[in-house]
Amino acid sequence: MIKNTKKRNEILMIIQNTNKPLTAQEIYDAIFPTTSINLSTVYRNLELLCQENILLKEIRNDKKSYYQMNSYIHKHRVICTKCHCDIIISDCPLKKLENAIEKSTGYQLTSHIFELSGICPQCQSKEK
Amino acid sequence: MIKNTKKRNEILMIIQNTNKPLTAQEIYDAIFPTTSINLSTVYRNLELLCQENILLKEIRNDKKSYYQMNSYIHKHRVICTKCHCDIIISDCPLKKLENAIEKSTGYQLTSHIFELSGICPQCQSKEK
DNA sequence: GTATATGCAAAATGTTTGCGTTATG
DNA sequence: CATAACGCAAACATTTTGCATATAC
Repeated sequence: MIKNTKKRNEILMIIQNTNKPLTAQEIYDAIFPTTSINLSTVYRNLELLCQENILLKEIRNDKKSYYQMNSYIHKHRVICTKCHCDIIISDCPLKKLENAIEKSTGYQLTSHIFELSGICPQCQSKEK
Repeated sequence: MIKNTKKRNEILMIIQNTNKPLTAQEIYDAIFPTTSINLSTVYRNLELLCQENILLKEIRNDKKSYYQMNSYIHKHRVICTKCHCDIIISDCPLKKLENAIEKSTGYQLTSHIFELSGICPQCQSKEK
């Protein structure tokens, strides 16, 4: 049974009020000045909230896990393989696909990870 | 300038002849009995081949990096959040999406990561 | 002959865990 | 008062790095 604790609420609050996925460390740093908290606590809560499908976790190439709300509206990124800049695709374009995949696999989908890599316009022009 | 070495070729060969993404350790284990090689060498080559867009790297929830050929034909997985079983979606359904995203972002897309989570049919029936 | 690749051992990093204590329902 | 959450320190696992040597072009 999941209990209602101040620190858990703080973690959720930070994530809800930030419009991009955050790492455990970033969440810790945001909370710590106000409320004393331990990194392990952050990790344990993030893990739990993912299991409950409240949060969505993606592991990026920097080997860090990024957490965001698992809401209907969420974002994906396109990352440049040259300069590592990124831009956000604001509407997740996968809803239709997911319906088809649910039918073909029988899985009841709860979340997904989708991330694109490519070469950004600036790096494309530099190449010429 | 990238040189043509026996060990690099071995690594590529293993990946090409395996129809699922592999970890550095798995590649090492596949090569070692035949050819002496060091894990660092495997990692360094995998990194290089990803930069060249020859390989595609995805980091999964077990915190390991999995490598596969970055070919037109590649696969994605649906993973069960309860029992962790998975199934493969054999055709990548994102081609049309990518064209649209290239137009809207200006990025020249080279690869992507796409992974779905949900509840598998077996676990769905257990829940009732 | 010079730049790249390799092996080895050690370090780095993000994350997890054991355990004693504290707080919640 | 039983179960869940927390803090702390130590452990873990994968990946990276420094440096000396070997290999490719």
